[in-house]
Amino acid sequence: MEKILDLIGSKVVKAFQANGYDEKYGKATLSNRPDLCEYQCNGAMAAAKEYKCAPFMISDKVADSLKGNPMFESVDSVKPGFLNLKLSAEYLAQYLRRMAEDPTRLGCDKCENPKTIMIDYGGPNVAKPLHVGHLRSAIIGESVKRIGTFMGHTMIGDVHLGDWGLQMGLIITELKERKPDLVYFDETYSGEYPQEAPFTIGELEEIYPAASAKSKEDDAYKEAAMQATFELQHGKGGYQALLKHILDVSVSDLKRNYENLGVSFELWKGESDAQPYIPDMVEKMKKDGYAYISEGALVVDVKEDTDTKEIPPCMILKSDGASLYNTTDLATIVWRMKDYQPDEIIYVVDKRQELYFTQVFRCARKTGLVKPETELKFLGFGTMNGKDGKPFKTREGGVMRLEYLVSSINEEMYQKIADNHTVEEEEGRKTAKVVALSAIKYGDLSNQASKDYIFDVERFTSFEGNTGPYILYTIVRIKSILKKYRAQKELPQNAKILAAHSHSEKALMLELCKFNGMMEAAFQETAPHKVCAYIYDLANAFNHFYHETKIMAEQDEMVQAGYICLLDLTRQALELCIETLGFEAPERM
RNA sequence: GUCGCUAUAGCUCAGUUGGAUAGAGCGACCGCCUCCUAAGCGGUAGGUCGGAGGUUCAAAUCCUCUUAGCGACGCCA
Repeated sequence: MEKILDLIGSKVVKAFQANGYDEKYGKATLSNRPDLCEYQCNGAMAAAKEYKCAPFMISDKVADSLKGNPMFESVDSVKPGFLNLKLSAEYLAQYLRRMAEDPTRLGCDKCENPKTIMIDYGGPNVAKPLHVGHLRSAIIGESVKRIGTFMGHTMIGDVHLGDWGLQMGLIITELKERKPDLVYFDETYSGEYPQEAPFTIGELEEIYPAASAKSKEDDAYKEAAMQATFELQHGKGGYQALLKHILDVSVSDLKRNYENLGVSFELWKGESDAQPYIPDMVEKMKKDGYAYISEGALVVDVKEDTDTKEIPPCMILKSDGASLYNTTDLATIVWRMKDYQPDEIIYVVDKRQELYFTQVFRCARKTGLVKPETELKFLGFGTMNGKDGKPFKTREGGVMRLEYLVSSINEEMYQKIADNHTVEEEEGRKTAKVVALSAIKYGDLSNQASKDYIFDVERFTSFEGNTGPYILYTIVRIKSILKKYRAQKELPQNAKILAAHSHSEKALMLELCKFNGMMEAAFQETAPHKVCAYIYDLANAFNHFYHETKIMAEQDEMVQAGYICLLDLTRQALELCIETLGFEAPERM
């Protein structure tokens, strides 16, 4: 379904052409003066130069051509040369009726050329708990994925686990010290290894930091860990069995945590999955003459003539021949291209890694790891800061576990609900969880991803103004009226959205018709915050309308039925939007 | 040092890609529940858009310079 701005624009363009002006001046935009008009065109002022006449002469003529068109309620030419438009209430109602006929998409067409897009977000390390630093990647990535899916693309989310390197050797070493009798350390053992892991997630999370601390003080210990890492990576059976246990225990814990956040991944691949592809990849880079030795390390030059600064070469292997993060990321691109042939790969990563990813992308392109038309997109996000403007920490100054953050907000939310209403404990807890998630996610997503933002627990849990709970509250209000109406009577057969009866009703309708354009823009710009801004405006428009319109008390059956249809459409738009943001609305709150 | 990002109301943030009088929320103050959920609605106060030049009929938005904060800059991830 065509966007309302395009429909208006095409009429304006025709009017420009009819008067002998170039069509490029006929672009319609949303009004920035809602007190004067709903839509506007500023082209006359730009055209004045080319046609050597006063801008209002042009806008006058164009306005005359547009007058009488049933699409518009009013067309005004205003000095110096603004073209102010108001949509006819009936035309607007028709547009919304067409949206309502398409309840799953509300007139937002799927993309004509759907792509396969892989999206790399999450990036947790095994054996380490998720902390607040992982929150943004998960929330933003999930939303971008859902927006893409809604637009008709095949989105493949990959968690990209940190499951490679010294950390694994450290865990094994510490485990050996604590439980040397385990069969995994028996060099003579040749049977099957047990199914059951010899540790719990709790132990695992304690083992890693302990081992890490020891290795910093004890050189022999570090040596042992490096040796264990080497043996693991070269196929030592007992260690590989342990790695599998570490992964299993850790991944099921991670899944549980991500599930609590409404975040899921299609793929649970890790850095270790890329390792088999490294030797051939490196060999090919050497053979093709891209990789060469510089200062002992194997590198690929990635600078370009247009660079305004020095871009260091992309390092493929360290001087000791070991692989790095780069190597793993490049090899990851290899298997992604081989197994999924994505048209695009999006990386949702801390923005501080931007330079690093420019190197990786250029290297992948230069060495032919990806096709020339494959898009590699870096979606960098800023730091989540505390109220003091510094990176978010616990009161003691440590890194805060995500689980702790989420449960403390759940708890505060529950208190708030319990204070306000009398609810059953179980229902209250459930609602609290849903509302708390909206507070966390909306709080994050309503900011531009690339900027640092302040995660103010007090503000997010106060739940007033531009917050997730405000949006949910609005949806709940609508649902409540719809439920009440349906309990009293059936919607008449010929019920439909009618031309607006009031200013606030029309304002709501004007918000609704922006839906398809907004969603398209949010996808194109990978900008979930645009969805947030939209639903906030929509919720405001609804609450304003709600406040001055007594829906259940309306005497005229058809008018009332029209309101109900409009409410239902509003509800659908809000719910489709929050689904792309990754949260949902409760029935009551 | 080089390069990049950021700077908008007391605080937290928008600003439709150059348009008319720069908008929200929080906080402050004032109103609104015999009425569909007051987690709501309406109103008042609060700004030389970091600063200085420039381009343009028109600049928070584009260009140059400048100040402050943050970040990145070959063997970490």
